Amino acid sequence: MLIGEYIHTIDEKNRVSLPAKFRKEMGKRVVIAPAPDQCLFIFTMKEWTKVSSRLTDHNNELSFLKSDKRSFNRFMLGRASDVEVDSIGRILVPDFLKNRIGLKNKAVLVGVGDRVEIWNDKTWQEYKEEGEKMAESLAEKLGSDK
Amino acid sequence: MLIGEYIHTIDEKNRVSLPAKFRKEMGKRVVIAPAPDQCLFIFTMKEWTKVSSRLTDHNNELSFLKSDKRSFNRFMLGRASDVEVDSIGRILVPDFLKNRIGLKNKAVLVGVGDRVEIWNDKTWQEYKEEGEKMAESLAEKLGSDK
DNA sequence: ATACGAAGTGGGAAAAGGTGGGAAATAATA
DNA sequence: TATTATTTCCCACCTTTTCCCACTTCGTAT
Repeated sequence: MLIGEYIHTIDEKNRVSLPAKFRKEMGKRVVIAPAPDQCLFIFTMKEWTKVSSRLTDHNNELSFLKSDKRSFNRFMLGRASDVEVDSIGRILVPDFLKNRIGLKNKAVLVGVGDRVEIWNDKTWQEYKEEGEKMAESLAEKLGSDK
Repeated sequence: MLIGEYIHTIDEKNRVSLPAKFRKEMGKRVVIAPAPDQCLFIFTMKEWTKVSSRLTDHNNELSFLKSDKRSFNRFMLGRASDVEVDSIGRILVPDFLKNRIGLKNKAVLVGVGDRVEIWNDKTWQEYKEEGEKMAESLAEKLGSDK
């Protein structure tokens, strides 16, 4: 399971190290995709298979019939990119994805169970502080919803 | 069952000894996670499995499509950390968790049944004193309304 | 009182992780 | 085709982490 947060540098060649703890689980290839909120998702190939198949034909519906589904899939699938993990555990973040979340210099990699998220360090910091306030009420919720 | 309170030092390498009495029950690996009330939770793997399975995708739904689920998982999983217990019973508290509760020098480890909590010693002291006062009135309350 | 063992603390050496940069290979442009 | 730019691969450095050993303290038993 992918958990924890790590701050790594993204160099001028767009390389970022995956945290060593994540490497075994992530394997040799991953998919990096735009995400809701100001971040990117990194999926393992296995997870990506699951995700993409559910986005395309969930419940045997033809996904292109629903307009919001169409646009979401364009957003998510259309701009996803499968990248190879190099010999020492780094990946290349494509420019258009990097720009989307304003990545430069420091990136935060966050393990969220079955995916990893990449954040701009500043944005993550702000997001966290904001969320800290919410945390208590969220915890209440976890306690109650059985 | 994990009970009792112990004051241990957290050294400049972020190491804290688990109380000897807890070690057998806690095993070789544990998960540290942020918690409400200015403390951290240490879960046994068994307990963590229970917690995390609630959070990740079960019912064939993509967990990241719901915004509150995203934020909750970021906080619960993104800031958790699975750590190995070293050969003499110590664990490493990641910086980002240590900072969150202002840990330095002395940490209090509190057994709370199926998990252990880590507190900053000062905070714990205050919390206890406050709780002492509240306990009486709480008892009153619980006794009367019914 | 002394000896012994268990528990907690600290520090040094070895290993691993992360970063940066240069050379080779590939692609792009004129 | 020649030249330049870009990407990929590999190596080397430095910092951080991990592993191991030793010291100290405290409680217990002889």
